[in-house]
Amino acid sequence: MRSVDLMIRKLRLHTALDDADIEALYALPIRVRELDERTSIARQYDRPNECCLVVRGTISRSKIVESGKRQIMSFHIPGDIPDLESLFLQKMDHDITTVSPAILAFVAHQDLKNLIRTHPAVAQAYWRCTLVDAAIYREWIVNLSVRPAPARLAHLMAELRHRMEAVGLSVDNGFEFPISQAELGEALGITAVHVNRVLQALRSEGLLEMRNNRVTVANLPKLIRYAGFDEVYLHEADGRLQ
Amino acid sequence: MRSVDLMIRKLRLHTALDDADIEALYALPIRVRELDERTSIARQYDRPNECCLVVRGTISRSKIVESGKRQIMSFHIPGDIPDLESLFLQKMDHDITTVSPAILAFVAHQDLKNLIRTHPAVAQAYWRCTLVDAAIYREWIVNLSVRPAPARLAHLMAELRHRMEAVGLSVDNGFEFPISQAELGEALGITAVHVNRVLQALRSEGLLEMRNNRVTVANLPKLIRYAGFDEVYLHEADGRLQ
DNA sequence: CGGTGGTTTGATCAAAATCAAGTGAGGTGG
DNA sequence: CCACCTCACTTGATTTTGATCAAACCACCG
Repeated sequence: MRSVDLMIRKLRLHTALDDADIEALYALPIRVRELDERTSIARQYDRPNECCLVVRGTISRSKIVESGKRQIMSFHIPGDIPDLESLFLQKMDHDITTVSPAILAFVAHQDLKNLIRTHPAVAQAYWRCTLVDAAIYREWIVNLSVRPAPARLAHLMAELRHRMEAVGLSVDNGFEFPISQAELGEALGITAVHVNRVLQALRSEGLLEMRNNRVTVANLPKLIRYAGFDEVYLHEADGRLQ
Repeated sequence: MRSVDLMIRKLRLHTALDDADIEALYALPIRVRELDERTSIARQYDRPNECCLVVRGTISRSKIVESGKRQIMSFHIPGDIPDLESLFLQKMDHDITTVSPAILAFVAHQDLKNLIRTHPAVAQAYWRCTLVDAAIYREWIVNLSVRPAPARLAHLMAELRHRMEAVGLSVDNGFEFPISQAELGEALGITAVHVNRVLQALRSEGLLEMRNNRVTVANLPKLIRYAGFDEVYLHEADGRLQ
């Protein structure tokens, strides 16, 4: 499997790409790198000149505020381009960091800009990706603000399972998610101690388990109901119909 | 002043547009409508076939969850296109509603699609707008999650003042913001009662006042410090340099 | 002049934070 | 091979922030 295959699969879920588009995507000059866990990919105030496609591993997007607290704003999984926005926003307004060891394919901004100038369908597909990312942020806002901690965690897991499934990385409603409870807390806006208690509660309610860097959803319909998860905001395949 | 002037002014802050682009923007067929306060513009699950440009008033983007609570995810002011994402995401995943009485200019999706196909610079400018919106969502996530209620409110006001200023709608660090304390609570993830107490605290600390649908920032540098506000995420003018 | 919606104040309650002190597993060096 | 270190996880006790409940208060409006 080539590095860009997962991305193409994801793009084709919603946007029609012809052979020339696909060829151009395969022809992109990429530089593949392996990174350790907790390694910075881009830092706030950087001015990157390349984007990275996640081939393997989990990536987080986070910001550190005045009090020293860190907030994780999104997770990115294989097939995602976490820093696609840097193509048009010069200066990073947050950090992008590996959560687990990861394999990334870097593409120069200039090559991407050439690609989207000559292949409007690809441009539209990428634009749409950034719009879905934005929809995920909106749901993240809702999740942090209106749901109590257990439903909040449940919702995050329901979303991740769904996105993993879409790129074929979930089997039997389980998926790899190598993250510490402290980091989960930074994503959910709760302390590591509270994450621990919430995880126990969800496990004892038969919703999900987290062990050995793996999430296992015990009862998916129940989890979805408990979390108030509605997949509409992921906009899977709703672009096909245009 | 024409309806689209504020939008063009905003686009030109960051993207170079030539005369043909500007002409094409002015040539867009628009339908201007006035709406009362608290009127729905688009609802979750709708499939809109037009976008709206805010000419006057304040617009909110919100979602209602299973518990019945409503979360406001963004505010939009004149010059913004709050539902630009509907151009590529078929189905609305949230509601768009007027906060105050508003004047809106509606543009058909088809006309916008023609425009961006023939004018790539405009396409890029709009794409960039959606990326800045996403950056604002990210900061909103941080704000809701890591800051205590008073700093949270202060941060929202610091951001709004900044955005109002950019379109010339702020004088002497004050601006029109016709919103109830209950709605402010829905934006900040706190109750209306708590909003009231926090507003009193900020006023007595000499940071800002809210009266008669108007926010007056008493001490801007102090407010910015108190809120931990860093304008980098608004990406004003950082696209000019490309 | 009474109704209504928004604001204000006070009293009590609950979710999650904080503080503190464990346990347990993996990794390193003597 | 074992002692020790470190880091993640776990558990319990206490505190805090903001929620909830309840009752005025006030201004505008029909």
